[in-house]
Amino acid sequence: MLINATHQYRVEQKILVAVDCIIFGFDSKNLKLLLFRRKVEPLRGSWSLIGAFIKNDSSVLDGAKQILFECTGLEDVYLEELKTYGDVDRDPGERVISIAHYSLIRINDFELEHVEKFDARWFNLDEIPELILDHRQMVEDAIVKLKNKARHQPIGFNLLPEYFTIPELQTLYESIYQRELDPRNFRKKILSLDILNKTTKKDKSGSKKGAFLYCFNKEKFDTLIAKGYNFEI
Amino acid sequence: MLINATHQYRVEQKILVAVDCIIFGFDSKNLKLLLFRRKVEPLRGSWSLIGAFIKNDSSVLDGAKQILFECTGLEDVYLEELKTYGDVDRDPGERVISIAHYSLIRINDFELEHVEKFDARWFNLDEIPELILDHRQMVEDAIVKLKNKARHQPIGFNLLPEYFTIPELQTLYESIYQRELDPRNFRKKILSLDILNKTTKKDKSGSKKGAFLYCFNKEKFDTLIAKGYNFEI
DNA sequence: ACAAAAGTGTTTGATCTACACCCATGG
DNA sequence: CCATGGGTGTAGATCAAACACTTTTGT
Repeated sequence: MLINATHQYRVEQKILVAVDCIIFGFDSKNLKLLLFRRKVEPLRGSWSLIGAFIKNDSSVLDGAKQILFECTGLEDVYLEELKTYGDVDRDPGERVISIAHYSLIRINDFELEHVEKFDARWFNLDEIPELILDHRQMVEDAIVKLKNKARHQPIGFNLLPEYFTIPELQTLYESIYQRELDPRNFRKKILSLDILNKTTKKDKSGSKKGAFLYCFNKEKFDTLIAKGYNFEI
Repeated sequence: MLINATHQYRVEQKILVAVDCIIFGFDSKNLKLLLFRRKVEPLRGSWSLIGAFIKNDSSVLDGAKQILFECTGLEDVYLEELKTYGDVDRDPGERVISIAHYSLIRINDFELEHVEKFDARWFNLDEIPELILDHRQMVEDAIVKLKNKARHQPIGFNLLPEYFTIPELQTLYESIYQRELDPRNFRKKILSLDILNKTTKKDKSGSKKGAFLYCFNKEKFDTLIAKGYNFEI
């Protein structure tokens, strides 16, 4: 049935709509995924992405933001739509269309109390347990999207603390791309983009010599994008 | 409210879900967009994308395929999800979440009877009229996505007839990228990918000399992708 | 014979890759 | 004083961009 007129809408079928969130974090060693245990039947105890139904008075994006806030305590985090999962039988309970979103958060900002409250855990990408419904597919799709996105936009910074070292940034990109990068070439490339501010401070947690801390310079980056620069690492 | 158990679903709110289709075509000169006039009130006569509500017994993707078939007579065309438009007030009639899809079709396959039946018309991208709701935004988002996608995957072939010339292919890419390409470099690049089969036939409609017809070799392309090649034109 | 589009190669500069050593420091 | 990770430069290969003329044929 085509959309023709407002007064016809009433004869159409309404459907449950949910969002599910693929939440990535980075602990300065590995890229990680935040998973939650279902607390109730059915499938109680199974690992799953966090999700919520969309209410009539909430936009899809706000619904995703809200569930993210509820389960991590974080606002204003990187959040982007991934894909809609709309098969009729994807949820054995009832027909539910899920609009998956993925999010990149600074793992240290994440409040531990939420881990307790929601029975959540960070998993390395190569240790992801069995997930309910089509959540495993969502995760795989999100990883592919993250890899591609990271090549063209500096989203990596959303996963790092405000101040970070070049070796940390490199480790992050290595765990996203799943391959090793040459430290000299990586440093050269990232610095040539001129979107980092070097500080005079050093982080000595990783080595005795210590590595200079940098922060992301959003202004410079925005000018770069405005000029049509196709960022690629 | 979190998704916790099947038996809780019933208390959740159901919502109207629609798909809207951004249909691109190419007439060997210009990239075009297929738009439809609403036949009924309200907004009767306004230009709009074609859309349909998702039924309870149809997947989102099948819903999109079906409306595309109904309005173009075409099956098995390139169809990909674009983005969800989920603002609460985006439709003045009632709350509707729309999952926009975009499609690339061979304009010559398109049956003219459908143009009549649906009061449809092809528009050049720089002549798009005012559209209902957030359809203009959908179109803009689709154009951006098409541009990016075309850089990395050979989707252009979906817009061309089975047999096409190199200059035609170049014109297509020029109208997607909105900039001119060097004919020598373009030919060199596209042929170096080795995904085209040259025929012995010529198309003389574009010139007196005539240009050789090629067709897309999907097998070679698939091997290329399997090897992890990052196609880029 | 000429107009109009198809087709062809080379040179130059930019970018990516590979690669090896010294530096600073805490223990 | 030495083990550990941080930091630097260069040469060769590869790729992208710029660029001009010849070919074919319908009119």
